[in-house]
Parts: sequence; C-alpha cells; structure tokens
Amino acid sequence: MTADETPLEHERRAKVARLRADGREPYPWDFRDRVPSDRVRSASAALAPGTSDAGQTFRVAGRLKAVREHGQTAFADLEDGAGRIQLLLRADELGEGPYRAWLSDLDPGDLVGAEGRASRTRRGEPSLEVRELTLLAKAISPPPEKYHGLQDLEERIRRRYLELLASPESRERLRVRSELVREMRRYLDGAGFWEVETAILVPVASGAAAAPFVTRSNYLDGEVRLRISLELPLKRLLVGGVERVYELAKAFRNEDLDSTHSPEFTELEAYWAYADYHDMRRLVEGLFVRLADRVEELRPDDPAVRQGAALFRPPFPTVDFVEALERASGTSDVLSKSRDELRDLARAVGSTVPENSSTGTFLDKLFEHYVEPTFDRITFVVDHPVATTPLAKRHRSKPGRVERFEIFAPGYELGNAYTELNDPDEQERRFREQLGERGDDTYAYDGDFVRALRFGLPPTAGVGLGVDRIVMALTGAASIKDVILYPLVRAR
RNA sequence: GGGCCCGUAGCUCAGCCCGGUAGAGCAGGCGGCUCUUAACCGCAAGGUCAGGGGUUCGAAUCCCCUCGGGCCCGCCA
Repeated sequence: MTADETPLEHERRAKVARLRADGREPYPWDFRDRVPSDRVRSASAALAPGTSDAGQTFRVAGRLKAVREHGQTAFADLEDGAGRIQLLLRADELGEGPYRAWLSDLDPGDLVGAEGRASRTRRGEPSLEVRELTLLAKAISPPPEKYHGLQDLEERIRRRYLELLASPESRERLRVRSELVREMRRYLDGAGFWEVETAILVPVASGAAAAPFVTRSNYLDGEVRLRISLELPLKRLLVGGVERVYELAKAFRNEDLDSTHSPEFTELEAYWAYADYHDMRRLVEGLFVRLADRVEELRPDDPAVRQGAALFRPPFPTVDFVEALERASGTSDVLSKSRDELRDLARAVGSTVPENSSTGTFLDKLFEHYVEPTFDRITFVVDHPVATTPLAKRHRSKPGRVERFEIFAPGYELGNAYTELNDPDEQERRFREQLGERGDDTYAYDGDFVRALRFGLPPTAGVGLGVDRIVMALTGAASIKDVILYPLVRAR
C-alpha cells in the first residue's frame, strides 16, 4: 500500500494489476458508437416483461452505480448524462468464466461500456441485456455511499466532483444555471448588444465601494488589483462609439462569504447609449420574463422553480426610496438631514458602520433597516438620494435625487441600474465630495474615467445584475453556495 | 469581529448529558443464491474518535488551546 492508500483502494489497485496481467487495459482510449442510455430505455419500454429484442444492438457508456449479484444473474445500474439504465448480466450469455471475472473485477464507481440488446425484466425494469462489457476507467477510490450520497457540506464544496458524481440533482442545478446564463446572453444578443471582456487585473478598482483583492505583477513590478465591478471600463467603450454592450463575468470583492455573498461572483452589466433608466427598466423586465419562462421550461415539475419563476413576472411594485424610508422610519424630510443627524439615526437602529462613513452609507443603512425587510416580492426601489450613488445622473425633476432603480428579491439585492452620469465636471465633483467626506470605503477615484467623460459620453442607461443571486431566486436555492461551483475555501 | 453548534471506518450515522474493551449500515474481501433494483443470507476484516495539552486509576465522552466547517449577528453602497 502506498502511504495515503486505504485498504479499499489497495484492493482496487490489485484489480487493476490483475486486469493488466490478463492483457486487459483498465484505462482504454475510446469507446465508439455509444448512444445515450435513454435510447435503450425507450426501446425497452415497448417490450413485454421478461422479453428482449434481439433485433438491435446498443452500446452505452457511463458510471457503474450499483451491482446486485444474484448467483448466475447479476444486475448493475449504469448512469450516463441521459440517466440510469439497468444492465442485465447472465452467466449463460457471457460464459461462466468471463461472468465471474467481471463481477470480481468491477466495482461501483467504475466507468464501463456495455453492448447488448434492449430487454425488460420480469418485473418490467427496462434493461440492457449485456453481451459484452468493457472497462473504460477503473475507479480506485470508492464513490460516496449509494443511498445518502455525500452529505458533508464542506466536502461537497471542496470536492465538488464527488457531489456531482453522487447526485443527479447537483448536476441538474449546474445544467439549469448554465441554461439561464445562456438565456441572458441570448436575450441581450437579440437586443443588439455586443458581449465584451474587459480587464480583471486593474491598476485602480473602481465602480463600487468595496475592498479589492490586491496582488502583484512581476511585469509592472508593482501592485495590481482585481476588479470590483465592470462599470467604468464598459462606459468608456460608449465614449468610444460602442452603443450597446454587456459583459457577463466575475467581479471580486475582498469580503466574507455568507448565504448571499461570495468574494467572487458573477455580474451581468449592460450599457445602452441614447437610453435612460425607464428604457432600462423595460429591458430588465423583458429579461426577467424570459428567464422565468426558461426556468419553468427546464423544470416544469419543480415547486421551488415554479415559485421562483412567479417572482420574476411583472408587474413589480415600485417603491420611492425617500418616501418609503420616511414612511417606515417616521422621519420627515430625510434629504435635508445632515450627515451627523443621519449617523445618529443609523446608530439608533443598531448600525455599527464606522463613525466617518459617508452620508450615502448612513442613508443606505437606514433603508436597509426600515424598508428592505418588508419586501416579499421582487421590488423596484427608485430615485435614490444623490449622496448614495456617485455614478448616477441627477434626477430630471426630483431635486436631490438620482435616476436610479435597485431591484430587490425578498432577502437580497438582485441588481442596480441608473441613467448614467455623463457630465465630466459633475462626476469629478461627486467623486471628490465622497472622498472629502470619508476615507476608505468610498469609490476609488478613477481620474482616467473623468478624462474619458470629457470626450463625451452619450446619454446612457446602465444596469448591473447579480447573476448568482438571480439563479438562486429563480431556482429557490437557499445559499449562494448552491449556485457557485467552487466557493472560496481555506487551503487545507 | 461576536455568539451558538459540528468534526467518530472510504461514505451515511449511533455512542458523548451520566468516564470503564469503539458500534451499525453502505462500499470492499470470502462463501451462497438465475429477475434484483437501498436486492437478500452467512463469515471475516476495516479506526490518529480533527490535532495538541490537561483532569482522572481510566477520556471518543469532562476542561483548555489550535485547525477546519456550519448557522445567526455585525461588516460588505
């Protein structure tokens, strides 16, 4: 036994050695002409129990899930991407010697190819009556327990492959996410948006107030950061004449992981020239309907999905940030309160944000405390105070406000959109006001972005959506870890 | 950062309160069985009880520390 080998693994390595000694390759190169297992299943369905169809030969390949030996007959479950099919092995069909050899050489977890004919057992189970069996890859380590699977949450995350191979449900979650992301792209592609990729490694992490990951470039002989949002590079593209653009990719924030936050998360940001936030709301609502339709198409019988999809169907309630906050908190004239007054109000409701936080931060804290918990459906919060949103254009008719909407699902934020601020001097002023008010959790000052605005950014609407959270809400996932394949874990 | 909880065989879990030879099922080994499907029956095997320290005649069990994880709260516009 090698140092980290368990007795089980030792046993299975011995089988590999036995196969090789026998001239049979335990890791062959290919297995041609296989069909998905559901083809066998449907061919079997037509048969009478206890019969088989000698007319057609099928070749299937997949993972061996269970072997039920029964003397001169044995049953095995083979699982592939299309599902599960039972293999029927008979000593009189395979020959006593080969039959015995197969049963002693094969273990649950092995990848095998099988050739045979469709049949149905006496009890009616669709099966493949096997004429020939080929080991395609020997599993040295045993799979998780066949009935309970892999339960330990830590193991499920650290060794995602084990969860996936043990649980069709986890593979299904992965498929649904993949299809939903594809649908987002299809929707924006169809609306004439170009998909682009902007830099992940940046000199200044801008576009949001969050702590970046800092790393080092040997080439630059200095620090670089991982982006915390996609916003500013995308808006620069509109200065350059690109009119509709989106990026669907990861952003990184140096923060804790909990049920709704992950230090690396997937964002969808889209920018649309010659449009405002009313246009953007229509675009987003159209996307939500498409996603709701798609997810119900994918999982029509899943009650959590039915509930999730229903959330994403308009009409959505609209809540005015200031009115809602004033009503819920019993405070009047929130917009004319000083930073210190707002700080005291936030303190009074238990917020422990730093003393020197910005006016916008205190307003957000108050909103979070008084209004957010009341959302029981997807809600659009609109027209935030200017101080909360340094990159948004001031409201055309409501003084002290910006043209913005924020989208909330019950329990967490899904996205954020506004008519983009395109006045370079006002942008510079707004950045500096925040910097002046407070130190480290403000938006990083991106001087080059202000310089870009001086060349003219068209009137523009932009949106940022949390892709992981949208998938959560649509599928009824309780934790972001259910929709992110590899959440950040400590090395062990 | 604070509080509570968890870590026992490859996997799923008992045992911990109230200290006294470390258990079961699955998987694996050997034997039996020609229609099972969490197959079944018999036999044998499998352990750094997360790690370290302490209390005790004796610690998986009680105490302390460390590591990893979970949940809640805080922080993260």
